[in-house]
Amino acid sequence: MTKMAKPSPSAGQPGSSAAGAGPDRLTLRVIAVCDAVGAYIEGWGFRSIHGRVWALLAMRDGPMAQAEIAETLGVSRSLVSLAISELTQFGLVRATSDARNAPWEPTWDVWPTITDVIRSREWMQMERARQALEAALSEAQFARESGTPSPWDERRIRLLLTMTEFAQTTLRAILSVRMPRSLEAFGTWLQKSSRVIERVKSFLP
Amino acid sequence: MTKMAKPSPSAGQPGSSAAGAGPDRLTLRVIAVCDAVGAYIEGWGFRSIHGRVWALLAMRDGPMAQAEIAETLGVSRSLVSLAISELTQFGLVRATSDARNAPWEPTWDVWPTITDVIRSREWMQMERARQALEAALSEAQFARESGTPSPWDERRIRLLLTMTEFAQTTLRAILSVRMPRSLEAFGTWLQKSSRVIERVKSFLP
DNA sequence: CCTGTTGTTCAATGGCAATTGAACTCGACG
DNA sequence: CGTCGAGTTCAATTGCCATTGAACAACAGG
Repeated sequence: MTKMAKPSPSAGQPGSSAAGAGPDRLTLRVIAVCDAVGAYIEGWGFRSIHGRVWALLAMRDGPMAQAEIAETLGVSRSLVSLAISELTQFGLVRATSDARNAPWEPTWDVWPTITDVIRSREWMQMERARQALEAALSEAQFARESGTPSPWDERRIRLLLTMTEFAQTTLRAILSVRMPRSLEAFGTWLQKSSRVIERVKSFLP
Repeated sequence: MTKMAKPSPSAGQPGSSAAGAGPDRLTLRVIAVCDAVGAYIEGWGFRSIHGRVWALLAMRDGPMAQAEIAETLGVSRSLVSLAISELTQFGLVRATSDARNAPWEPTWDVWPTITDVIRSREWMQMERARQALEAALSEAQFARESGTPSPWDERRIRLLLTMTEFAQTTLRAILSVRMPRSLEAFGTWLQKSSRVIERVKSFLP
């Protein structure tokens, strides 16, 4: 492991990791934050490295070079390169037009990205489940009409379908929240949801 | 792979997978639903097998035995045993008191479990990030007061802390929603959120 | 034209978590 | 007692995914 902190090329800033010594106290705290953020955004469609890189850039007073990011986080440059290209695609990181050195800086408007991720990840999964449920439901109806006994309960399948549609309605309401304004979508959502909830409750034993 | 559908012990129900032949059309649709549900609940603190088992039990007209679950889903009995014991701990599956044969049935009241998972998983991660940010912030304040130059920006760390606290407030509001009643929590949440959003917006360039 | 710096690509690897097979426990029933 | 069905446990395996190292491309400055 050749991870010995070689002096950062951008002059000898006393705060950053200097020649022979390890990182100072503040930098250690910053790295701890990166780890926490990285651990958090796992399971939201990102990987730990995405959160660590973004958090590091977010706390920096200016743009950074990939080599310095890799050195600070203690990972390889290739991983940082991959992470940054993906973060750029997500719109969470961009390169400053000027500055050949150290061009990378974070984007602060993260809400559109979050909604995009939820849309592509959660919504599509829900939609797949809904379609599977509809197919199973019509098949169950056919089995009932043709008198074929079956261990599967058509009413329960329909209940799952109702629950899925309710979840989709909720998710659509959340996605419709453009950060500052919000009230109307939640109003209609609350109306719809109360109706559906009553329906589900009346179905249960 | 000895996965040949041996006749299920619970009599020859024409709907289920019978002696030599594979599963019928409806059962195939049901399995497709299980796969969709399993794929969906990955990334919510569960594993795919949890969703598949629960969905299968949810669509069944009555309790099932572990061996039959394993056979229908095409997995090993040990995996089903582990999944069911975990689902029982979560409160998503229970054994009927009677019936030595085929005792397993699903729980339909899933909302408490969902909130529990969110609480233990999301909240603790957020809290860890918040504490790390507070530590970094006080260290940055100390560095500023002692005149030590640093590449880290105290204002940005404070912004991240504010965003985290906002997310925690939002999550707390969602967790406070006991399924049927909901309005008040969302009201106070909307008030708080609008204030915090204004603060964040005024900070940004 | 050469050199150093910066970022990209890709095959190889390493570690972890899901899954399995087989041995084991437990209880019922004859 | 002995056997059978049902469920549990655990060591072993497998497959996958993050991560790495090294080679490669692009480009600015001297």
